Order: sequence, then structure tokens, then C-alpha cells
Amino acid sequence: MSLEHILLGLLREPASGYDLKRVFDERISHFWAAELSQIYPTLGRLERRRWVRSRRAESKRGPGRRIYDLTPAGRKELRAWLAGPPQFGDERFAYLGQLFFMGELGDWGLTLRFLRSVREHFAAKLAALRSLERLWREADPRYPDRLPADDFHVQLALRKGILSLESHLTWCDESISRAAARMPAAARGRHGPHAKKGIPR
Amino acid sequence: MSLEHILLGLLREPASGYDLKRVFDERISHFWAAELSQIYPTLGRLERRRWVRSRRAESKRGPGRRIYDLTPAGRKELRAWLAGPPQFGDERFAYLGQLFFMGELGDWGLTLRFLRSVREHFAAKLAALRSLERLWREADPRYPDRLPADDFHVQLALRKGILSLESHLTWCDESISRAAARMPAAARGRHGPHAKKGIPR
DNA sequence: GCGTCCATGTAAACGGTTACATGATTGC
DNA sequence: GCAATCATGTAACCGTTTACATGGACGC
Repeated sequence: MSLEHILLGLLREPASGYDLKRVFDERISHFWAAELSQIYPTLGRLERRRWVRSRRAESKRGPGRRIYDLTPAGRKELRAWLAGPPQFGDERFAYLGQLFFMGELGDWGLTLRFLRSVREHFAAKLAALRSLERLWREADPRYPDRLPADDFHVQLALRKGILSLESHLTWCDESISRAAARMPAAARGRHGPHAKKGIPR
Repeated sequence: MSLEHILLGLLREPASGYDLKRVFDERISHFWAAELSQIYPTLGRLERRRWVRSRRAESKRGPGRRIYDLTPAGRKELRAWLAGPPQFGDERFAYLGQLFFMGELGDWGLTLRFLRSVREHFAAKLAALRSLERLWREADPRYPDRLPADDFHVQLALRKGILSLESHLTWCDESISRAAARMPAAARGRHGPHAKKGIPR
């Protein structure tokens, strides 16, 4: 299971479940998402298998924390996963399913609004990744090609996220202008890409 | 649920569960995969909700077939889904998780083999989509921008798959050469991108 | 006093995969 | 005779999501 192995990777540095959730959201979420309600029981399972161990710690604020870290057996398991073949899962994109059938509605304006909203979604994600990259680049003059091996690999994964999202946006832009060109001329002013607000015809 | 709505979309043309599985594999799988063991019970559920209905039919070969098609209520439900906001799910890529932590192994040769195997995987998928596109282009002179609205939307989704995979390959190639450049010079002949076969040193 | 953040978890439901079960027909 | 294809389904399991539950500390 991938979540288990990602947790093992992160737990090379000791952390609590709550800490791990923050790391997921900040640095991992572009290729793997996880909720706390999944992280906690998974940590329990890893501990029962002796891949991680935990100790109690106090917290500045709020309830006590449980700090986990990797055991030698856990590190062995992590390395076996890393040395194994790449794992591919089926990719599922519901919005492409919607687009696939959208001809059913026969409404180019709706298709355009749909594509613009898809574009916005990806643009926001791209902005987040780019700002992550910018911060890193500014903080470390070795970025990207003279980073230590560990960080270099992290950077490759980040770069993948950025390139992918750029390609998503390219497709959105291309699709928006091609769909706009298909719209009946009479409707262009209402929904087209260069709609002029407040000029009724 | 997206699978339900994709089935509704496909069932604008009558089909059996078995037929639908073939369509998934041939034309849908680049954005949504489905197994027969999931399709059959889902069709049952759609029928109980009166979104599709079925009749028995005989088959040339093998057991009798059950042919489903869309009811007016099903079409209404499909249209509501299509007119709604785009649905985004979290994307999960286990192989990026592996790469993210691969510095742990400290073995550039392994990273390179890993990336090459990722590249092969995507290259095969891209070849399949490109051949799908080629067949379509050859069969219909209206491809891609003068296709009927229905097909035009299908084509947009296909184009997304192709652009995405092209960007995956770009990233693989870029990453392979950047990782190769990081490999100690002594090891380049063994695992590097220009390894010369059969010339031991 | 109220909302947010810190911090841990449990329970039920959901969507999907893997394995199993059955049996006829066609092509090698 | 054997494998592949046609065709339908069930059962057990797995991983993830959503909702629920609790409660202290800090800032406004």
C-alpha cells in the first residue's frame, strides 16, 4: 500500500500524525492526498508491524502528542518499496468524463464555461506549486541541479507536478479557443472568449 | 458517482454489460477504468432507480445477453451531471512517491532504471492513444475541428490524454538526462544514457 | 464569549479490486 | 483436446471519505 510507504518515507524524521498531515498538504498533495482519519489508523497498523515506534510527548498547546519514527525493519521495508518497480494505478478524471459526453447538451456556451472553470482549478494548483518552487530556489543556490541527492529526487517529483499542470493549461487554452470557434457567430458576444461586457446587441 | 454517470452517457446507445466493458477499455480507459465486476452491479442499481431499463436478447455465441438503455429519467440525470460543475478528484501517483524518497537509496543507476521504466510505460500508453487518433483522422475528414458537436467533445478528451502523456515523456527525458549528469563519472559507462554495450573497462 | 488551531481518534459508508463460479461456442 | 472469447454474476477484501466525538489553549 502506497500510503503506508509514504508514511515510512516521511518518518525518517520523527513526527506526529498531525505533523504528517501538514506535510501531506504542503509538499505531497500534488501526487498523494491523505486525511487524518486515514493517517491515524495507518500509523497504528505500522506500529503493530514494528515498522515504526512511537513515544508520548507534551505539546505547547492542546493535548499531548504521539511522536512516531522509523525502526530498522521499517527502513528495510521502505527501501524494498523504493527498489521495486514503479507502481502505476489507473488514473481517473471525472471532469473528462463530463466533457466526453457534453455534446449531449448542445450548448457551446456551457462547454466554454466548463473549460474555463477547469482552467481556473489547474491554474490555482500550478500557482501553488510554482510558489513552492520559487521559495526553494531562493533559499538554496544549489537548486535544482546541485541539490543533495535526497532533495534532487524531491525536486524531480515537484517538477513533474509543474510540467503536468502547465500541459493541462495548454490543453485548456487550446480547447477553449477551438470550442469558441465552433460557437454560432450570433452567440459569440454572449459566451465567447472576448465577450464585451455591457454591450447588448 | 462518476461511473454511474459515464454508464448513463454510454447507454444513450443500447448495450450489454459486456459491450460496455469493451468500450471502457478501448475509448474510456485513458480517463476512467472499470471492471466487469463493478459494471454489472452498477447497472443493476441504475435499473432499480429507473435510470436505465433492460431486456433479454439472444447472442450468436455464448449465453444470453441483457441489453440496457437509457430512460427519460436517466437522460435527465445525465444532463444534470453534465451541466454541473467539473468534478475533480485527488490524483494519486504512487511512482512519484517512490521517486520522492528515492534519494534514500543513494543509487543513481537505480533512479535511471526506474525513470526509464516509467518512460516505457507512458510511451506505450501514448502509442495506443495516437493510433486511436490516427484511425479516427483517416476515417473522418472532418477530424478534428469540423466534427459534429458530440464527437468534437470526445475528441477534446482524447486530445487531453495525448497532450498529458507527451508532457509525461518530456519530463521523463529531461529527468533521465539530469539524473545521468549527477551520476559519478566512473559509473556512467555502466548505467548512463550512452552506455556502450559489450565494452568492459 | 467565540472561533481557530492543536491533537487524537472511531464508525459507517462508499467505490473499487481480486478472486471465485458457471457454462456455451469457436478456432487452432 | 485446449485456449480464447462471449456472457453474467457473487463475495470478500481493501483503501478512502465523511461524519462524528472530545477537549484544551490562544487570539480577537
